[in-house]
Amino acid sequence: MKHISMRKTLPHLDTSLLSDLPPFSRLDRRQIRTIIDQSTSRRYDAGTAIFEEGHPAERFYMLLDGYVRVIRITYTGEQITALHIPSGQLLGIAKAIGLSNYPATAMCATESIVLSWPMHLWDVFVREYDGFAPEAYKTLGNRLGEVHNRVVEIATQQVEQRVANALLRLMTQTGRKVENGIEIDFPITRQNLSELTATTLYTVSRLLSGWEKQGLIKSKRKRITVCDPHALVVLGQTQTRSD
Amino acid sequence: MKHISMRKTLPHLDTSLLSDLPPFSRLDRRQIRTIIDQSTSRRYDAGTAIFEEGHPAERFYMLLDGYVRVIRITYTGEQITALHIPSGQLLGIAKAIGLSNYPATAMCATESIVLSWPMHLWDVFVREYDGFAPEAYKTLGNRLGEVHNRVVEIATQQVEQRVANALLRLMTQTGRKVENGIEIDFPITRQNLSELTATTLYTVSRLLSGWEKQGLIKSKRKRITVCDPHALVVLGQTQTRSD
DNA sequence: CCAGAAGTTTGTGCCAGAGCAAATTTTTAT
DNA sequence: ATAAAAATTTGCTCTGGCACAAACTTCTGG
Repeated sequence: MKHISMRKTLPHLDTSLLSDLPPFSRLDRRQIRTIIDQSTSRRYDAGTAIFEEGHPAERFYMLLDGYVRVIRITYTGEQITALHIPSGQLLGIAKAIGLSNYPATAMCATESIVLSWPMHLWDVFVREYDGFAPEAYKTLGNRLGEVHNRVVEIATQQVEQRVANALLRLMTQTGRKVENGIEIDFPITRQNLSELTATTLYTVSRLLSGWEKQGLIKSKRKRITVCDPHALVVLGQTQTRSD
Repeated sequence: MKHISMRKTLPHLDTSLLSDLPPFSRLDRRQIRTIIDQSTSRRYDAGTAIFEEGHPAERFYMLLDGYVRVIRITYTGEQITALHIPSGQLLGIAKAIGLSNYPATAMCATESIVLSWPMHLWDVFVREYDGFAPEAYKTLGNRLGEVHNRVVEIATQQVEQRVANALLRLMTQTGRKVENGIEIDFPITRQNLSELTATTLYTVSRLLSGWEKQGLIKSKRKRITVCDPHALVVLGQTQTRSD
């Protein structure tokens, strides 16, 4: 049975939790202590939303552990995944870009541990803490770049290539070495993969089945292991049209 | 006949040029004078690049007049338009997001007038000028949102809807009231429109021809006038699938 | 251990829209 | 005025991959 996730302040979180993360890496122990003392920590179950599109942006977050999908929901109810956020990154930093509402929903792909601070501390962090702002904006820049790439991909590549590339990206970002390859380290369904690549779960299923028969991947329910990354790279780049 | 564009400093640019633009609107005349004196002004012909993807980000820019397309070129040589920038906005602000190279190419859609500053002044501007940084980041945020929307659109909508919506957006952003409707105020080809909507020029041509027959639009070469915006709005939202 | 839920696979039909070729119109250069 | 270049239109063909249905597999909670 799922536990009800609880919100509480954990006064004895260790400063080492943050001291290695880029936005905080230039700070001394005392500063990090202050930051942690002002934070709220919380655990979220997989499948729950940390914040939702359109809601007032009251807090900003640091993902300590887990994996978050940033999604948008269309008026027809379809979800599309804009990007993935791995642990160690800030999220919900609407204030950084002058927004007062969250522009998308942050949905936990796995169970996740998150620190958060009230948004009014944002300006304090930016002002007081050396290196915080540049790192926050760098994160933002990376995301802009990533979303840009998605546009280019969706616009120019075939479904097969997009799925292959998505798989490779997930592998690189979150892969964990296992016996016969590299496993994507969180549960992902055909449906999820289709939302990520702008196609249907049927098509994804057929592609994965095919690749599994050729030995490029192994997949159980919600789990995918890439056995032959190079073959996928080739698939992801080849224009299968004319050759 | 096209003139060769020349680069020069115009020492007598009026301070009013910048004083109404958001990044500078909180500054006094003396500050703006300083900013303008440090700037280089330049005119670009339509179809020329202000800066190119991958090149070192040596300057940042303010588009005073004209219209710029931010494009990416794929390894197969296809162009895709990531977004459009209207006059009055900053561009090439790679430094703001911690990049040392431009992440995309900025291509003038019309003849354009641009001010620019060496990138090392970025930090100075951010530090010294009240309101500059927040506005710059707001711009960035808007662009992130816009690109996000493009992903959602391309992923979920039919070609017809995408083209209709693109047309409406261009109309809103740059429309100029003319006799029988609202004209998109810069030259745009079927090819451009197809790069913007992730389809082919053939399909765009067919759609526009159809709409012209129905009286929704008027188009000459490189020019499009929207006569019946409401009908386009309807087209852009309707799922033409089942009804 | 069982029942229902959640996730996956596979077959079949079908069409939106890509791709190509070619004719036509508009613009620009000389 | 004329040629060449650029942009547009239109006809035709063909296919990637979507949609729906249905069976199957794997999990989960009680």
